[in-house]
Amino acid sequence: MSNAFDILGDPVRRRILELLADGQRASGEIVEVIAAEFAISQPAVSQHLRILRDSGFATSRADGRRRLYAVAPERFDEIDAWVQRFRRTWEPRFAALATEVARGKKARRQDNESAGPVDLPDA
Amino acid sequence: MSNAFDILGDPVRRRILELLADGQRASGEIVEVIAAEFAISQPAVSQHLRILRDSGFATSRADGRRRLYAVAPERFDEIDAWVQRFRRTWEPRFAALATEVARGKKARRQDNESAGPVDLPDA
DNA sequence: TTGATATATAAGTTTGAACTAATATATTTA
DNA sequence: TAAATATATTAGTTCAAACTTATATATCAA
Repeated sequence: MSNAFDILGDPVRRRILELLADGQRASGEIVEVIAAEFAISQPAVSQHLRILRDSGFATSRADGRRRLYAVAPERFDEIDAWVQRFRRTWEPRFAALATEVARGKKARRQDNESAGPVDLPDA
Repeated sequence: MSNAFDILGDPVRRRILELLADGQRASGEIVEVIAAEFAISQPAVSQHLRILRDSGFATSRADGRRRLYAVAPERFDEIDAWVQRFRRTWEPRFAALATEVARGKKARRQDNESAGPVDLPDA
């Protein structure tokens, strides 16, 4: 399965998901909005919808001759999980120190030598 | 400024940021890892580093003839903020209901007519 | 100085993802 | 049944982002 960020690395797909965040929509309704905003054709939008379905960011169900799309929230967890590691837990002043400490720990484990002193960045 | 997802929509840049998440690294160290994993040249990596700098995902400072790169965490907040709206707040069983309710509210506001009954999905 | 090292930039090429036009499929309506 | 509507798929094109090669810049070391 393709990386979540690769799927979201397209403004049209992000916009489609924003529309779906307000609730399910038919393909045609989506085409109306997207075609107007991005000046692309119905097939182009349909192809994006397919990518969103195939990648698990959206689901669709038939409703007569329409197809209703909805967000499938599961894959957003991956984004969350990945971004987590870059989250500042403390004051900005201490963020750099935290990474230095993390590196120090790692180096000690690998090299079995103690880490040198750590410079605190200026506040 | 380019959308955060557009910057992260590249596996090389994501991998570089993962390396930097463990602490600052010199360009050369990054090139070593990335060139091995993705089979690309030093200039290719350098160009990605420039994009990460220019977009505010990383900072760099000179250290002799080396350049030390570090993560700049600010832009990750945008990701967080965008993903927020897709987050399931309740049990999965009620997530679909929640969006239906949201749509109902909107429709009422716009059309000044009451929303129809809502189907609870099977648990 | 000169050569070696570390990194960035410039210029040109390649490639794949996103597009269009045409058409297929499925459903509803007359 | 045929025509109209809604959507998906196919096949081929395009273009921008990512790449390579060559070179520039800056620092260190002999």
